[in-house]
Amino acid sequence: MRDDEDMATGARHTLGRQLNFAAKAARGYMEQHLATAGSSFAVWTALFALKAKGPLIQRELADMLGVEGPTLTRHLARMEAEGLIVRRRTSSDRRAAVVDMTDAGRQMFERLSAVVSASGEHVLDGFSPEEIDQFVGYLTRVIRNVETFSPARRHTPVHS
Amino acid sequence: MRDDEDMATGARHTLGRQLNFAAKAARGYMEQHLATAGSSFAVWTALFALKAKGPLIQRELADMLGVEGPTLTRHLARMEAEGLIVRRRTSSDRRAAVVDMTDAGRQMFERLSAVVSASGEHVLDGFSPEEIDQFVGYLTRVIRNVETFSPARRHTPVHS
DNA sequence: GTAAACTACTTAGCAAGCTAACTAGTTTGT
DNA sequence: ACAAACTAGTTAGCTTGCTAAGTAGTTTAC
Repeated sequence: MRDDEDMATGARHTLGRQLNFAAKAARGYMEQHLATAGSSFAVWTALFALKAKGPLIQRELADMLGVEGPTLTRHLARMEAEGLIVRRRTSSDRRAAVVDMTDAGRQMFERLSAVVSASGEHVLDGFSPEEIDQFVGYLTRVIRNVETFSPARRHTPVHS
Repeated sequence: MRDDEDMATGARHTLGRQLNFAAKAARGYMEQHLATAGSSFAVWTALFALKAKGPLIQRELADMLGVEGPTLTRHLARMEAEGLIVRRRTSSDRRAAVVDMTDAGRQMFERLSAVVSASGEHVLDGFSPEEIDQFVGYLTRVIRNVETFSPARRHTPVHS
């Protein structure tokens, strides 16, 4: 009984640890390659999302990237200063800022795509398509589990 | 052809994204629960490693936790100030600092263990032991892939 | 035996994430 | 119609991660 508990705890701890390490390693790998092109993971993912989904307001973009508003604000401020994107207020909802790529942004996206491809993305070397699917499934289940049991992230306090 | 490439790129991107999200979610979940006990993920993992492996020098501990030296230095400084650990220089190698738990540290470890158990660790709800094994295997393969293709992290420059 | 190379830890400073609190605009309830 | 509640974005300030550079101790090569 006691042993079972310890083993279960051990397995869970190992998984948490490996999950952390794997994410850090994969992210660091990307970050390093993108740095050689004078860019960063944040810029790459933002441009990727904009390329895929077209102009977006900041809140949508933040949700897609999995970061909070203030984090995105900082990145976009820099990207705008670098001329990769523009932000404009819409007339339909004057609070919201629509983010759109510039030509320079599109060029940067192509440059970074090339870097990412050229770096080979060895992260998944040796994985079959079936394994990748299963892997994604596991990760998705973890995400859902956490969401289910977390205070469900409101942007305003739950009580008050 | 073009479609295959796009699908492969898409799958890879999805996996990277989910890996990032899952790690962030799981870590945040732990961090939140540990915060209710007035502590943090960093303290918990450090105490866990010390409990499991006994007194360690900082370099060993840093490698186990997957953080760099300076990051560990900061955490240990605070933990020492809080009386959870002690650092002493050994006579065999006077550069190295051996880190050991205090009684207060052991008490804190018990407290945090209780919090972690009580919070249920729902992260892996619905996973069979076989699935957990496979999941850990996938994560380990990703870690090894990245290590293989990265500049292999020297603590001193590779050339010169 | 000693200069060069390396290793353990610390200090300083930067990047990227977060929450709390603020401003401005929109929606809702009465 | 208008006060209350909510939402989008920003600013301020904290935490945790990193690298670069410095100090002190050890190992290696000649």
